Amino acid sequence: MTPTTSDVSRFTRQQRLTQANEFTTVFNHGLRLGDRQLQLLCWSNNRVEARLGLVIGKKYLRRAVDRNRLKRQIRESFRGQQTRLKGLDIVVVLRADLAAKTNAQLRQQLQQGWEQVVQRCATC
RNA sequence: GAAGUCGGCCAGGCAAUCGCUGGGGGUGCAAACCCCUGGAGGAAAGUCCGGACUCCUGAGGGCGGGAUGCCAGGUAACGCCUGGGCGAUGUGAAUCGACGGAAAGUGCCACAGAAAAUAUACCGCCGAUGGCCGCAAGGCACAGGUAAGGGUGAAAUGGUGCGGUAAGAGCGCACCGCGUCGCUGGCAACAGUGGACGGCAGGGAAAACCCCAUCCGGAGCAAGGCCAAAUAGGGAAGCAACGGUGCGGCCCGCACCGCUUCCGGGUAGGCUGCUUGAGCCAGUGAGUGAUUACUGGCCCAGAGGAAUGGUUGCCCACGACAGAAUCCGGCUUAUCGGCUGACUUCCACU
RNA sequence: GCUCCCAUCGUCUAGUGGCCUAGGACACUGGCCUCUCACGCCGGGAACAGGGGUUCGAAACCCCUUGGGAGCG
Repeated sequence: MTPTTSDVSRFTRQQRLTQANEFTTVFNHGLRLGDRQLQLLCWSNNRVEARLGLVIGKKYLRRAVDRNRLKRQIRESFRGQQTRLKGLDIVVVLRADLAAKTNAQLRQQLQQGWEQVVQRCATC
């Protein structure tokens, strides 16, 4: 099938965590990674594709514009790296105020996060 | 040309490429995929007002409570807007104003001061009249008169002048101010007044209670409706009757409960409500204007842990505040700038 | 999203327009006491979230803004 090549860079609704119980399982069992500002929780989901969930509270980013920008950057970065993260549910939790960072800085930070996930979850 | 006032509009653009999503179409049993097309704002914000919509009973009566507050108009409605009046600021264009009532009543006004609202008299002024002394001018003390001056305070019962007087005082008069009535203009607020009357009818504060006029039932899309795992807490009919609970603060009013019999309901979750609307654009008519009538055209986000984005290149004025969540009308607050119209003042030239 | 509430020294609070130049407790700090610390005693610093308005006068009354908190599935 020719369209499968484009699947690499897609990010559909099936690749999102939408249900509350899906979030709680990742929170309860997931492997906690990431740095002080962005926490990454990973858990195997017994699926082919990787799935992403976001927890971006108002506590650290007060303005909706900043929250939207961060979420878009996370999704875009996830979209580029999802082939390396197959079979994992990942929840990204905001822990610090990142409004001052540029998009390029955020992408770099997220890239480090994904590398960490790939290394630690390669065995499990 | 410079300085300024008010109003309207815009909110980086173009291209390439990789994505997300609503609608329409196509292929396919389906899952999916492809094509076309749409995809944040002037404030989307604060939730400060007003509505629509939904449920509570179809929202009813009274009390209480709340809101508004110069006049007229506009509107579905408003605390909004327009026009006008009055006051304040500015040379001016203009801007700003919680702008009803204190002789309906109650309460408050610290300190100071005689007195803070029925007025009153600390220092003063006078002591004409009455008393005493003196021939007299005059002097003495008291009764008393007075509110001009001083002093206090945020605030002290019109102002100036003349007359008047023992000293004074709207006590009298003139002018100014004020009030009531009349007249004129105006729908009205209000304005004017060579008119008449009143000596002034009496401080502030109603963002103290309050009075007057007008308006308001309560909750909110997490409203509400439908389908429905796990689990038992539910529903309908009949009977009895007191208290309790609920609707929004209370009363009236209305609804529900306890027992018996019968049988089906509902949380997680999903679907819906969900975007065609007091809509937008253009023209013509009415109106000073807000606005409105008619005609023609257009469809302009609808997500759901939540789309509207990423990267690159070029251009320029080098990009502010900021992200829809049921929907509209306003207000308020934040905001780099750009374009444009009307008007004002000053300078120069013709 | 909707509906509400609150804001006073570092912390917890009192304060019903004038007695407020804002009181108290704990904490902080200086001195005395003690061989030293603690306790105790005497003193000191320290606040009305911000901006406007009403008023002679505002922490209080009114409006706007900012910040914090609660409830509703």
